Amino acid sequence: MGKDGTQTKRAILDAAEQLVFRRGFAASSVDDVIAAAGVTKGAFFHHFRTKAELGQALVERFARRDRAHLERNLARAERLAGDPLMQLLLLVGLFEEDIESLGSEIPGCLFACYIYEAQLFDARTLDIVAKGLLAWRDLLRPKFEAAIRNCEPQRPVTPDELADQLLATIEGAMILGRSHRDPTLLPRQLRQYRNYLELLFARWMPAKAVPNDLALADAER
Amino acid sequence: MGKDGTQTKRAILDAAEQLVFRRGFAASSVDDVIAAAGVTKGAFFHHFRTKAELGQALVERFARRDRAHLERNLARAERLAGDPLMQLLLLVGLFEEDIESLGSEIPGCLFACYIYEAQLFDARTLDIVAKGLLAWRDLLRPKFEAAIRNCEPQRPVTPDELADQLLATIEGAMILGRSHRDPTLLPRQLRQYRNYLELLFARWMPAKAVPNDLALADAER
DNA sequence: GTGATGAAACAGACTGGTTGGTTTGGTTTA
DNA sequence: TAAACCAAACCAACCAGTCTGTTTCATCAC
Repeated sequence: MGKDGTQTKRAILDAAEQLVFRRGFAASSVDDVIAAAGVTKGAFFHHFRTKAELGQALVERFARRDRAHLERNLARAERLAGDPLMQLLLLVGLFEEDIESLGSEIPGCLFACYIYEAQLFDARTLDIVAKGLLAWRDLLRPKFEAAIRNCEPQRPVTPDELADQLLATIEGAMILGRSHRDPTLLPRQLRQYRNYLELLFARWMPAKAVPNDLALADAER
Repeated sequence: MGKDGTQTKRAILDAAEQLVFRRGFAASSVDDVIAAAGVTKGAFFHHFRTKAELGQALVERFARRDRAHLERNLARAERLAGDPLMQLLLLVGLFEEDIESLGSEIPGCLFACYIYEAQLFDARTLDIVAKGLLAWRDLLRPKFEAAIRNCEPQRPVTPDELADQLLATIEGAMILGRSHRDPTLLPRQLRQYRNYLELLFARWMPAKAVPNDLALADAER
């Protein structure tokens, strides 16, 4: 066991996150959390003054990881391609890979969980959620701006709309995938989003220059 | 007041639905529900044997209304246009109108609420949720099949994928719209979906035949 | 028309268990 | 010594659900 309590704290956060994904925050009692984490009540309230504080710490950690994941894949895409549009298409492809590598597990989003129980949380916690969702706009905006600048899209669109659409696709497809217990639903919806980007920016290059099938494996080198 | 209990029952269901939209099912106690509905505990447990029974009745009613709403707009679209693809584009446009007419209110989806608290509900209730979400596939499948048959799409797609995409767009955009308190986000995402359908089936007719802007007002006549 | 009857529609006090959270008092480890 | 725990008793508030009535109203004999 960790001497400095970070392991205990992480065990509590991990257990709580899993519980919240499955039954929501309200129905995940402190007793449930400590039982799942294998710690005592004393330990819990040593690390978190209230359950609300756990809720905030939970979504803060999730927001940090979510942003890091997006930044990491964006950096990868930037290394693999020079053109902003190519980078975006690649980014979505990398997401598809990530999700497919999870096997039959369907990822969840703590932001969405909190939105559906919004009244339980204070303004500070909900602000973390909102900022976490807006981070996608902020990080993708320059790319979409460049793509729109480089090639007039077939339909009038804004960068924020396209960024929101990626996030909305993920959120919506996670809900459907969970209900139908179909792990392929989310990556297939991401594929639809990629299709849209390709068709929207179709005039970007002459015919063959945008390959129908993005050769991710090749680009990897 | 109605002598038969239908009014009371509806008041309970209405109040419960609003509460569940705002704070989820677990956090909506029976006491909260009866307070919001303005009825007593006796009345509540006269109409519902348990809270779980309320949960089931709630989602049953929602599924019935959701399906009816989809069927109604689909019938409208069928009356206004003959071609299946046109009908689909029109359907999405009608949804946009519906949502814009709500003003600053952002609609919620009980299906999504339940998915995010899935462990609280029994298999029968979750089955109603799953069937309610699958109804979109069932009702839209013939249209997408016809559209794909009539015009080879620019990318390989299945009817179910396109039906799921509409639903996922709505679900995801409702989450984002709620977080950012932006009632325009959902209709604008529906617009993106419509863009995708238009570009995907672009070869449907020569150039000018698919108007960039669907003249809904004209079609209304 | 009147009054008895029975069933559904409530009203609201009550109960036993659970909730988030506290407290106390100790043990382990850098 | 101080921080990181553990164990368990304890609390007031709240929870779903029960219980014992009371009101309302259609039905039907008279």
